[in-house]
Amino acid sequence: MTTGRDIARGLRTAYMLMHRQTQSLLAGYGFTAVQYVLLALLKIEDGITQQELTRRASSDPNTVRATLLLLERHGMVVRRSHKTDRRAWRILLTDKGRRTYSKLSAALKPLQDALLSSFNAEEADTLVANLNHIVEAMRRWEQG
Amino acid sequence: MTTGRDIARGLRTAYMLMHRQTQSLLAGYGFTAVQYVLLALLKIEDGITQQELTRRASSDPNTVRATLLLLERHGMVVRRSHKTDRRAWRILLTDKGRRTYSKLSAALKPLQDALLSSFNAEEADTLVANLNHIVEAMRRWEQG
DNA sequence: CGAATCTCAGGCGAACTGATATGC
DNA sequence: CGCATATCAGTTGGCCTGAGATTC
Repeated sequence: MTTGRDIARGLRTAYMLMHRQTQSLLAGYGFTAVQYVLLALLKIEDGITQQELTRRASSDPNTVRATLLLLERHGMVVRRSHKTDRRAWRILLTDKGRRTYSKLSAALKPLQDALLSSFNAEEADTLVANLNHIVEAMRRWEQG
Repeated sequence: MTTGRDIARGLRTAYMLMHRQTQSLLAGYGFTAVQYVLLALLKIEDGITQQELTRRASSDPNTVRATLLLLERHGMVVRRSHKTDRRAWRILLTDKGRRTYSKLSAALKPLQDALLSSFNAEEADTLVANLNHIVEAMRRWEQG
Protein backbone atom coordinates (compact mmCIF):
# COMPACT_ATOMS: atom_id res chain seq x y z
CA MET A 1 0.00 0.00 0.00
CA THR A 2 1.29 3.41 -0.96
CA THR A 3 1.90 5.87 1.86
CA GLY A 4 2.64 9.57 1.99
CA ARG A 5 6.20 8.60 2.77
CA ASP A 6 6.44 6.68 -0.49
CA ILE A 7 5.38 9.80 -2.35
CA ALA A 8 7.89 11.92 -0.44
CA ARG A 9 10.69 9.46 -1.19
CA GLY A 10 9.83 9.17 -4.87
CA LEU A 11 9.53 12.91 -5.25
CA ARG A 12 12.90 13.48 -3.63
CA THR A 13 14.75 10.87 -5.64
CA ALA A 14 13.24 11.89 -8.97
CA TYR A 15 13.88 15.58 -8.35
CA MET A 16 17.45 15.08 -7.15
CA LEU A 17 18.47 13.09 -10.19
CA MET A 18 16.78 15.48 -12.60
CA HIS A 19 18.23 18.51 -10.84
CA ARG A 20 21.77 17.18 -10.96
CA GLN A 21 21.62 16.53 -14.69
CA THR A 22 20.05 19.93 -15.31
CA GLN A 23 22.73 21.69 -13.31
CA SER A 24 25.44 19.87 -15.13
CA LEU A 25 24.03 20.85 -18.54
CA LEU A 26 23.55 24.49 -17.54
CA ALA A 27 27.03 24.69 -16.04
CA GLY A 28 28.41 24.03 -19.51
CA TYR A 29 26.99 27.42 -20.50
CA GLY A 30 28.03 29.17 -17.31
CA PHE A 31 24.56 29.33 -15.83
CA THR A 32 22.99 28.01 -12.65
CA ALA A 33 19.58 26.49 -12.02
CA VAL A 34 18.01 29.56 -10.41
CA GLN A 35 19.22 31.82 -13.20
CA TYR A 36 17.56 29.57 -15.74
CA VAL A 37 14.36 29.32 -13.73
CA LEU A 38 14.04 33.09 -13.51
CA LEU A 39 14.64 33.52 -17.24
CA ALA A 40 12.02 30.85 -17.92
CA LEU A 41 9.46 32.51 -15.66
CA LEU A 42 10.04 35.87 -17.32
CA LYS A 43 9.65 34.27 -20.72
CA ILE A 44 6.19 33.15 -19.61
CA GLU A 45 5.24 36.54 -18.20
CA ASP A 46 7.32 39.66 -18.45
CA GLY A 47 7.14 42.65 -16.16
CA ILE A 48 6.19 40.88 -12.94
CA THR A 49 7.62 41.95 -9.59
CA GLN A 50 10.46 40.38 -7.63
CA GLN A 51 7.99 39.13 -5.10
CA GLU A 52 5.93 37.38 -7.74
CA LEU A 53 9.09 35.87 -9.22
CA THR A 54 10.09 34.64 -5.78
CA ARG A 55 6.76 32.95 -5.30
CA ARG A 56 6.67 31.33 -8.72
CA ALA A 57 10.26 30.13 -8.44
CA SER A 58 9.63 28.65 -4.98
CA SER A 59 12.70 30.57 -3.92
CA ASP A 60 13.34 33.39 -1.44
CA PRO A 61 13.66 37.17 -1.82
CA ASN A 62 17.39 37.28 -1.15
CA THR A 63 18.32 34.62 -3.68
CA VAL A 64 16.06 36.19 -6.29
CA ARG A 65 17.51 39.62 -5.71
CA ALA A 66 21.12 38.42 -5.96
CA THR A 67 20.35 36.42 -9.08
CA LEU A 68 18.57 39.34 -10.74
CA LEU A 69 21.49 41.67 -10.02
CA LEU A 70 23.77 39.18 -11.72
CA LEU A 71 21.42 38.76 -14.69
CA GLU A 72 21.16 42.54 -14.94
CA ARG A 73 24.94 42.96 -14.97
CA HIS A 74 25.05 40.48 -17.84
CA GLY A 75 22.36 42.36 -19.73
CA MET A 76 19.73 39.63 -19.51
CA VAL A 77 17.09 41.62 -17.64
CA VAL A 78 16.28 45.20 -16.75
CA ARG A 79 14.60 46.37 -13.58
CA ARG A 80 12.13 49.19 -14.01
CA SER A 81 10.32 50.91 -11.19
CA HIS A 82 6.67 50.00 -10.79
CA LYS A 83 4.19 52.61 -11.91
CA THR A 84 1.77 52.60 -9.02
CA ASP A 85 3.77 50.91 -6.26
CA ARG A 86 7.06 52.69 -5.73
CA ARG A 87 8.35 49.95 -3.42
CA ALA A 88 8.35 47.38 -6.20
CA TRP A 89 10.45 46.61 -9.28
CA ARG A 90 9.10 45.31 -12.53
CA ILE A 91 11.51 42.83 -14.11
CA LEU A 92 11.75 42.66 -17.89
CA LEU A 93 13.64 40.31 -20.21
CA THR A 94 15.97 41.98 -22.71
CA ASP A 95 16.40 40.62 -26.23
CA LYS A 96 19.68 39.14 -25.09
CA GLY A 97 17.88 37.49 -22.18
CA ARG A 98 15.32 36.05 -24.55
CA ARG A 99 17.99 34.67 -26.89
CA THR A 100 19.89 33.22 -23.94
CA TYR A 101 16.79 31.51 -22.63
CA SER A 102 16.18 29.94 -26.04
CA LYS A 103 19.75 28.67 -26.13
CA LEU A 104 19.57 27.15 -22.65
CA SER A 105 16.15 25.74 -23.30
CA ALA A 106 17.44 23.99 -26.43
CA ALA A 107 20.35 22.60 -24.43
CA LEU A 108 17.94 21.10 -21.91
CA LYS A 109 15.58 19.71 -24.54
CA PRO A 110 17.12 16.22 -24.74
CA LEU A 111 16.94 15.85 -20.97
CA GLN A 112 13.32 16.97 -20.94
CA ASP A 113 12.55 14.53 -23.73
CA ALA A 114 14.05 11.79 -21.59
CA LEU A 115 11.76 12.85 -18.73
CA LEU A 116 8.77 12.53 -21.02
CA SER A 117 9.86 9.35 -22.75
CA SER A 118 8.43 6.95 -20.17
CA PHE A 119 4.88 8.22 -20.66
CA ASN A 120 2.16 8.44 -23.24
CA ALA A 121 0.22 11.68 -23.58
CA GLU A 122 -2.47 10.74 -21.10
CA GLU A 123 -0.03 9.54 -18.47
CA ALA A 124 2.02 12.70 -18.81
CA ASP A 125 -1.09 14.84 -18.33
CA THR A 126 -2.05 12.86 -15.25
CA LEU A 127 1.44 13.09 -13.79
CA VAL A 128 1.60 16.87 -14.15
CA ALA A 129 -1.90 17.21 -12.73
CA ASN A 130 -0.93 15.08 -9.74
CA LEU A 131 2.22 17.09 -9.13
CA ASN A 132 0.05 20.18 -9.12
CA HIS A 133 -2.22 18.58 -6.56
CA ILE A 134 0.81 18.15 -4.33
CA VAL A 135 1.73 21.79 -4.88
CA GLU A 136 -1.75 22.84 -3.83
CA ALA A 137 -1.69 20.57 -0.79
CA MET A 138 1.65 22.04 0.30
CA ARG A 139 0.44 25.61 -0.19
CA ARG A 140 -2.61 24.85 1.93
CA TRP A 141 -0.32 23.32 4.56
CA GLU A 142 1.88 26.41 4.52
CA GLN A 143 -1.02 28.51 5.68
CA GLY A 144 -2.92 26.13 7.93
CA MET B 1 -0.17 19.31 -24.57
CA THR B 2 2.15 18.24 -21.80
CA THR B 3 5.87 18.61 -22.46
CA GLY B 4 8.98 17.39 -20.67
CA ARG B 5 9.38 20.94 -19.44
CA ASP B 6 5.98 20.79 -17.76
CA ILE B 7 7.08 17.70 -15.90
CA ALA B 8 10.36 19.33 -14.89
CA ARG B 9 8.52 22.40 -13.61
CA GLY B 10 5.93 20.44 -11.70
CA LEU B 11 8.55 18.22 -10.16
CA ARG B 12 10.63 21.18 -9.04
CA THR B 13 7.75 23.13 -7.54
CA ALA B 14 6.27 20.15 -5.75
CA TYR B 15 9.61 19.05 -4.34
CA MET B 16 10.65 22.53 -3.24
CA LEU B 17 7.46 23.14 -1.28
CA MET B 18 7.54 19.70 0.32
CA HIS B 19 11.23 20.00 1.15
CA ARG B 20 10.81 23.35 2.84
CA GLN B 21 8.04 22.10 5.09
CA THR B 22 9.99 18.97 5.91
CA GLN B 23 13.09 20.95 6.82
CA SER B 24 11.10 23.25 9.00
CA LEU B 25 9.52 20.35 10.91
CA LEU B 26 12.85 18.55 11.36
CA ALA B 27 14.58 21.74 12.48
CA GLY B 28 12.24 21.79 15.46
CA TYR B 29 13.97 18.61 16.65
CA GLY B 30 17.47 19.78 15.74
CA PHE B 31 17.81 17.58 12.68
CA THR B 32 18.42 18.27 9.01
CA ALA B 33 16.98 16.63 5.91
CA VAL B 34 20.02 14.51 5.06
CA GLN B 35 20.30 13.24 8.62
CA TYR B 36 16.70 12.08 8.51
CA VAL B 37 17.11 10.52 5.07
CA LEU B 38 20.09 8.47 6.22
CA LEU B 39 18.27 7.25 9.33
CA ALA B 40 15.30 6.31 7.18
CA LEU B 41 17.46 4.38 4.71
CA LEU B 42 19.17 2.51 7.54
CA LYS B 43 15.79 1.69 9.03
CA ILE B 44 14.93 -0.01 5.73
CA GLU B 45 18.21 -1.88 5.50
CA ASP B 46 20.88 -1.92 8.16
CA GLY B 47 24.53 -2.65 7.63
CA ILE B 48 24.93 -1.25 4.12
CA THR B 49 28.07 0.62 3.08
CA GLN B 50 28.58 4.35 2.82
CA GLN B 51 28.68 4.08 -0.93
CA GLU B 52 25.33 2.33 -1.01
CA LEU B 53 23.89 4.94 1.34
CA THR B 54 25.21 7.68 -0.92
CA ARG B 55 23.54 6.14 -3.94
CA ARG B 56 20.19 5.54 -2.25
CA ALA B 57 20.13 9.01 -0.76
CA SER B 58 20.96 10.61 -4.13
CA SER B 59 23.67 12.44 -2.24
CA ASP B 60 27.47 12.51 -2.45
CA PRO B 61 30.22 10.73 -0.50
CA ASN B 62 31.43 13.83 1.33
CA THR B 63 28.03 14.85 2.62
CA VAL B 64 27.25 11.30 3.67
CA ARG B 65 30.55 10.95 5.48
CA ALA B 66 30.14 14.23 7.36
CA THR B 67 26.57 13.41 8.28
CA LEU B 68 27.47 9.91 9.50
CA LEU B 69 30.27 11.30 11.67
CA LEU B 70 27.76 13.63 13.27
CA LEU B 71 25.19 10.89 13.73
CA GLU B 72 27.90 8.68 15.22
CA ARG B 73 28.93 11.37 17.70
CA HIS B 74 25.29 11.58 18.78
CA GLY B 75 25.09 7.82 19.21
CA MET B 76 22.61 7.25 16.39
CA VAL B 77 24.77 4.95 14.27
CA VAL B 78 27.92 2.89 14.57
CA ARG B 79 30.41 2.27 11.80
CA ARG B 80 31.85 -1.24 11.73
CA SER B 81 34.54 -2.40 9.38
CA HIS B 82 33.38 -4.62 6.54
CA LYS B 83 34.24 -8.27 6.88
CA THR B 84 35.55 -9.04 3.44
CA ASP B 85 36.30 -5.57 2.03
CA ARG B 86 38.58 -3.68 4.35
CA ARG B 87 38.12 -0.44 2.41
CA ALA B 88 34.47 -0.22 3.30
CA TRP B 89 32.42 0.60 6.40
CA ARG B 90 29.16 -1.05 7.33
CA ILE B 91 26.76 1.43 8.92
CA LEU B 92 24.38 0.23 11.61
CA LEU B 93 21.55 1.93 13.46
CA THR B 94 21.76 1.92 17.24
CA ASP B 95 18.68 1.57 19.42
CA LYS B 96 18.84 5.29 20.02
CA GLY B 97 18.98 5.87 16.27
CA ARG B 98 15.95 3.67 15.82
CA ARG B 99 13.99 5.51 18.49
CA THR B 100 15.02 8.86 17.04
CA TYR B 101 13.89 7.83 13.60
CA SER B 102 10.50 6.82 14.97
CA LYS B 103 10.15 10.18 16.69
CA LEU B 104 11.04 12.16 13.57
CA SER B 105 8.89 9.97 11.41
CA ALA B 106 5.92 10.61 13.67
CA ALA B 107 6.60 14.33 13.49
CA LEU B 108 6.50 14.19 9.69
CA LYS B 109 3.40 12.03 9.56
CA PRO B 110 0.87 14.87 9.27
CA LEU B 111 2.81 16.39 6.39
CA GLN B 112 2.99 13.04 4.63
CA ASP B 113 -0.73 12.57 5.16
CA ALA B 114 -1.27 15.92 3.49
CA LEU B 115 0.83 14.73 0.55
CA LEU B 116 -1.39 11.69 0.22
CA SER B 117 -4.67 13.43 0.85
CA SER B 118 -5.26 14.52 -2.75
CA PHE B 119 -5.26 10.95 -4.04
CA ASN B 120 -7.17 7.73 -3.80
CA ALA B 121 -5.23 4.47 -3.45
CA GLU B 122 -4.99 3.82 -7.16
CA GLU B 123 -3.86 7.34 -8.01
CA ALA B 124 -1.21 7.22 -5.31
CA ASP B 125 0.11 3.93 -6.67
CA THR B 126 0.25 5.36 -10.17
CA LEU B 127 2.00 8.52 -9.00
CA VAL B 128 4.72 6.63 -7.17
CA ALA B 129 5.17 4.30 -10.13
CA ASN B 130 5.51 7.28 -12.47
CA LEU B 131 8.04 8.96 -10.22
CA ASN B 132 10.02 5.73 -10.31
CA HIS B 133 9.88 5.78 -14.10
CA ILE B 134 11.47 9.20 -14.00
CA VAL B 135 14.14 7.90 -11.64
CA GLU B 136 14.91 5.09 -14.06
CA ALA B 137 14.98 7.46 -17.03
CA MET B 138 17.43 9.73 -15.22
CA ARG B 139 19.66 6.83 -14.22
CA ARG B 140 19.75 5.68 -17.84
CA TRP B 141 20.58 9.23 -18.90
CA GLU B 142 23.39 9.37 -16.34
CA GLN B 143 25.13 6.52 -18.07
CA GLY B 144 24.23 7.06 -21.73
C1' DC C 1 48.57 -2.49 -12.95
C1' DG C 2 43.73 -0.32 -12.88
C1' DA C 3 39.52 0.14 -10.20
C1' DA C 4 36.90 0.88 -6.00
C1' DT C 5 36.07 2.76 -1.21
C1' DC C 6 36.77 6.16 1.78
C1' DT C 7 39.14 10.52 3.53
C1' DC C 8 40.46 15.35 3.29
C1' DA C 9 40.58 20.44 1.94
C1' DG C 10 38.49 24.06 -0.24
C1' DG C 11 34.89 26.44 -2.78
C1' DC C 12 30.24 27.66 -3.99
C1' DG C 13 25.11 27.93 -5.05
C1' DA C 14 21.31 28.75 -2.72
C1' DA C 15 18.60 28.75 1.22
C1' DC C 16 17.74 30.74 5.94
C1' DT C 17 17.59 34.39 9.81
C1' DG C 18 17.01 38.85 11.42
C1' DA C 19 17.29 43.72 10.86
C1' DT C 20 16.35 47.94 8.28
C1' DA C 21 14.49 51.55 4.98
C1' DT C 22 10.71 52.85 2.47
C1' DG C 23 6.09 53.09 0.62
C1' DC C 24 1.33 51.16 0.80
C1' DC D 1 -0.72 52.37 12.78
C1' DG D 2 0.06 47.66 10.66
C1' DC D 3 1.44 45.54 6.41
C1' DA D 4 4.10 44.76 2.20
C1' DT D 5 8.25 45.23 -0.86
C1' DA D 6 12.80 45.25 -1.20
C1' DT D 7 17.61 45.55 0.72
C1' DC D 8 21.57 44.21 3.56
C1' DA D 9 24.74 41.25 6.49
C1' DG D 10 25.74 36.98 8.25
C1' DT D 11 25.17 31.99 8.74
C1' DT D 12 24.27 27.38 7.35
C1' DG D 13 23.37 22.83 4.87
C1' DG D 14 24.54 20.38 1.31
C1' DC D 15 26.75 19.71 -3.07
C1' DC D 16 30.87 20.01 -5.98
C1' DT D 17 35.84 19.35 -7.54
C1' DG D 18 40.15 17.47 -7.04
C1' DA D 19 43.42 15.40 -4.40
C1' DG D 20 45.23 11.54 -1.43
C1' DA D 21 45.63 6.81 1.00
C1' DT D 22 44.35 2.14 1.16
C1' DT D 23 42.62 -2.10 -0.46
C1' DC D 24 40.51 -4.94 -3.93
